[in-house]
Amino acid sequence: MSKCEQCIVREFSSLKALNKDELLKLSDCKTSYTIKKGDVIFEEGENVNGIYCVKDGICKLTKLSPNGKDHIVKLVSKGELLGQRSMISDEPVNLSAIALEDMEVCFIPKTEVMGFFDKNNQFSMNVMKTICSDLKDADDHMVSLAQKNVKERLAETLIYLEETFGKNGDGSLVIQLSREELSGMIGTATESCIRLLSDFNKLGLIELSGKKIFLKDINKLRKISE
Amino acid sequence: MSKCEQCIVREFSSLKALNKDELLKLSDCKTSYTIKKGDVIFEEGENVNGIYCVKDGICKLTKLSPNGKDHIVKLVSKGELLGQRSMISDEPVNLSAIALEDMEVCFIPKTEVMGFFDKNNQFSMNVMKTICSDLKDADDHMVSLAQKNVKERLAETLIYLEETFGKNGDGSLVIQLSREELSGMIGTATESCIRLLSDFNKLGLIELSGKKIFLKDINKLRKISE
DNA sequence: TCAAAAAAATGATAATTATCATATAAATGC
DNA sequence: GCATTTATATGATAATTATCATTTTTTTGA
Repeated sequence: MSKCEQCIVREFSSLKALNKDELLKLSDCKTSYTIKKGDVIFEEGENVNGIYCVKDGICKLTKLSPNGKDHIVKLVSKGELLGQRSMISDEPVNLSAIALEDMEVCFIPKTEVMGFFDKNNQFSMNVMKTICSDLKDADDHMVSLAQKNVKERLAETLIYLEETFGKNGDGSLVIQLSREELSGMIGTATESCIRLLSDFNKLGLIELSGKKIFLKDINKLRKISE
Repeated sequence: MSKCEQCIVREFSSLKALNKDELLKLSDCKTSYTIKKGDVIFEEGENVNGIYCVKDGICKLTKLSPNGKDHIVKLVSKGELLGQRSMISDEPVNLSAIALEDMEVCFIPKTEVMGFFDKNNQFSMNVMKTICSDLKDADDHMVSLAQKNVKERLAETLIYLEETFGKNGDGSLVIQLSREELSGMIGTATESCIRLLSDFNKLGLIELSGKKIFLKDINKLRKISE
């Protein structure tokens, strides 16, 4: 079993507040999983009874809409925790988590986390701040969805993907979403999304090459997004 | 100065976890305000340095979109707290709070709240649960905005308003929003909203009488909203 | 009480977006 | 390697929604 004390990603999450003793306890009770691309970590409505720490890889948090489409609410990558809200609210999870790439995650049982919560003020403050930040993002996102049109939202999302997850050596977006997933993120029909990508391509704002997307004129994209 | 110990709305918020001593301290440091309909309690970007407890009345939390329209992110009524997220994140507020009716609110300085936070675990847990609930609502709302059309969102919002804020003796919605505000809640042009209300009226789903809205066939509205 | 201003309602039209059909390209499994 | 499935792309068209103009109703304040 690997030791949490030596795990680097811990430094990027609320867990950074834990001391040596707490980390030893954590190592004892955690379970490590390897998740394959496309695999479901947990599903909307499930009782998760703990949190997941993402050690490597990226996953999407989705919610099924009555129209049958999956909406991507958030993307979560290395260093982040999954299932915090549900654990604190003591409710089934509200969103499904599905791996976009092969992942490594550690599961920490609820009892353990709640123990840290009671005894380590800095830890609970960290969790709280994370959730507050999620809430702010959600509110902002809500306004975008409500007030911007599809073209603006697509431009905004492309910039978000580059700024948050970065570029490969060749300049293409690190995160590769299918057109359907991208549509499920901006809230539009897949064909509309594809059409707009083509338009952006023709206008020289982006370049498409297979699954790869290159942002060529981020300033113009930014203008469009506002 | 009125005493927090005797304030009933306290029982509906996270403040219900406070003990006698803490309530006495609270009474000493709080400031009561009367807010008139339309008045701004705080504005997006401001440093608020504390939280507001809503003693009476309802306000809207809005965010200005780049297109110049105000989007209503949430409605807040008696018993709820304002500005918690901003206080915990130690950031300016993300949303503006504007009274929809005459209100009474109490301001509690940040130093005081943070003190309760450190010493009263139940209080901080309550705050955390509230924020988690807000996050869940925001995620759900996001999916609605992204995946539902305007008609569905209007039906959903009308039901939400009746279920959350109730009906008057005559059966009309307690909460009275202008058409512009309603549009700013569902994310649409004011004219579109008005047109759909007219349609619903003609179909017998609702009844319009001046500013009053009566939901006549909530089952059909529910079907439309899905 | 009444004129002026603001809000609500409606019509005409344009722009945006979704849907369905079909074609092409890429990925997958044998 | 090749057939089959899946994803991407594009066209045609319909439905939804926004915009601008105008009318009617309601509210406001002198």
